[in-house]
Amino acid sequence: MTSSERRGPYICGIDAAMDVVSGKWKSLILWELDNYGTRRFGELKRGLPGVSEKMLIQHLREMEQDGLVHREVYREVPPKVEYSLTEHGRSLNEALGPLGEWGQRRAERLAAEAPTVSP
Amino acid sequence: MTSSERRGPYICGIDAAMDVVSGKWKSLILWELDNYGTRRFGELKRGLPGVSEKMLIQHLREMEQDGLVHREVYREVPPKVEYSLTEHGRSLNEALGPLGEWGQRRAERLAAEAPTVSP
DNA sequence: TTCAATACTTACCTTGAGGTAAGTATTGAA
DNA sequence: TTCAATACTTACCTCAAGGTAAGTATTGAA
Repeated sequence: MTSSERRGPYICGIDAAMDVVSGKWKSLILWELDNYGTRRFGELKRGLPGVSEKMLIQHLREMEQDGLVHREVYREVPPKVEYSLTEHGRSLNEALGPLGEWGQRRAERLAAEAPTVSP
Repeated sequence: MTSSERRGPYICGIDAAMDVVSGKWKSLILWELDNYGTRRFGELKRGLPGVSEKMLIQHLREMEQDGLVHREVYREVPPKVEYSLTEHGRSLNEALGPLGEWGQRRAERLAAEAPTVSP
């Protein structure tokens, strides 16, 4: 497995949480799954413009391993796999709430301060 | 400047917050400054075992630029520089609270599940 | 037998975050 | 004049995260 050794000894709670949420697309995957409840691989891919299949599957696998995401395979043709959040995934998303609000306020502040880029 | 182009257009609040907090030592710097109120460069360095001077100063500069950290220079010999959190830095730290608690719970859960590594 | 549709998988490459270690700047004291 | 003490600064290197693009697996329908 490429995405190996994690769950290291953590120096604080933030550290432990970051270990699980750091990764370019993870917080967005979390949001998509929380928002839609259940999403297929292809739906997630379309919902995250710019993500590569490699990174999407890699992040999903890590999140599954970390107990955040549930993976349900339907033995059909064509193949169908549904992803959803576990209880841990949902609680993580909740814990990210205040951070998201802070970021929202920051973005608004930046937009207000923004010097108009006039050529 | 090496640590350039940030403040990109964000796709959500988490994204905006992560832009500011991602960096190996940033959440720890945040914690140290929140905990002590004011810290000198050398004190921070000693408080973050393993950090390199290059990364410490780079992170501090970025956080100053992002309005999280205040830098106060005392024209003395030997030189003395004190770092502290701004209001934004303090509110970010608050917003990180729930995430830290989540991580704490996760760490406890992992410790409970941990298979004893017996040689 | 070939194709369609979906979900991966693999090999290879690029980029940037972060580390290492040595050097610079400042100036009062000895 | 040299040194001590602190806060950087710079050049160079390593490694892993992430991107690209092509290939594989599955199986019912035509």
